[in-house]
Amino acid sequence: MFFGEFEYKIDEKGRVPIPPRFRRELKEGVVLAPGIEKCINAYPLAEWKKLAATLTSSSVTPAKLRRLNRAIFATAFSITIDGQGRIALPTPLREYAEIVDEVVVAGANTYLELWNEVHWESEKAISQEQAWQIIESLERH
Amino acid sequence: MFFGEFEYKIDEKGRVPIPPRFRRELKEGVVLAPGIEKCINAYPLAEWKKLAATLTSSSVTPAKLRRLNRAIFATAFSITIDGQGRIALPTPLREYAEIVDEVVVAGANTYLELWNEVHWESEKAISQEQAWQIIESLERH
DNA sequence: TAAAAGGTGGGAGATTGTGGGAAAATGAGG
DNA sequence: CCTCATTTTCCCACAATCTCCCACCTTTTA
Repeated sequence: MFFGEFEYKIDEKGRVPIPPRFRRELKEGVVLAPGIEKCINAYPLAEWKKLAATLTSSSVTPAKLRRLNRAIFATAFSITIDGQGRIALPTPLREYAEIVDEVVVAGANTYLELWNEVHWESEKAISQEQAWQIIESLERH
Repeated sequence: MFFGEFEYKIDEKGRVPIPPRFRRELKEGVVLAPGIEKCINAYPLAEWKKLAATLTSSSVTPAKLRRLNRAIFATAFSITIDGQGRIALPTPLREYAEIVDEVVVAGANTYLELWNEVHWESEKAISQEQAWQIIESLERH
């Protein structure tokens, strides 16, 4: 389970530290994929495989399935963490999430999210606002 | 499993590097065939054989099967990767996919796709949009 | 206050992208 | 059937990049 938020610098080689408490869970491999909101999702390998299997088995037309496959596999990168507990961000994903020299690593239950620090702040504000609204509406029942 | 997207130059002899992590999977041979969306599909030999077997064993009329065979096998090329990990693109396929001097090699689970870099960008945008719609509709349950 | 742990940087060797040359194969024309 | 020109294939080379490892310094913890 992934919790909390952590801020790191990216070094000139494009490496991002993984918070130490998460390293064991990601030892077997990490899959990086673009998130719907301009960020990078980092899944433990096993978790990602489950996700991919669920998606590709959904009943859609062959043309849609090809596109789905493309979106899922072509945009994802399978990598490992180095001896220092860091991962190297592939250039396409780094550009997509607009991560330059600082990054926020945020836990999201079953996976991690990597954010440009500015985008993170605004997204967090929005998320929190909405979350409280959702909680309130739930409590009303 | 084929993952990620990689951009390469094509040299004047029409050779394309295969991303190093995929070379072992393609050591036994590669079959190139035109993709439905203006790209080239690159299958590991074994994968291709499975695909071909599936097609020819499907229950279609002999006339249709002949056409199918013609379409599939006449347009496909069986090649190998050279000592430097490159493949030479046959001219007809190269023209079909409009690949000139840059190429995007994209993973698609069981095979690779080779794209003109401009076409790839637009196709990727379409694919991702569609994928996210599907993902959101699945999450709604 | 000492020791351990974690963030950050950098060096060296290995790997890879890219170009080019020579040998082999192919095809055309005589 | 032979010869020559063109294309293809195989191999070598080099520069740039990447990966692995070591090291230092700051922060946290006992």
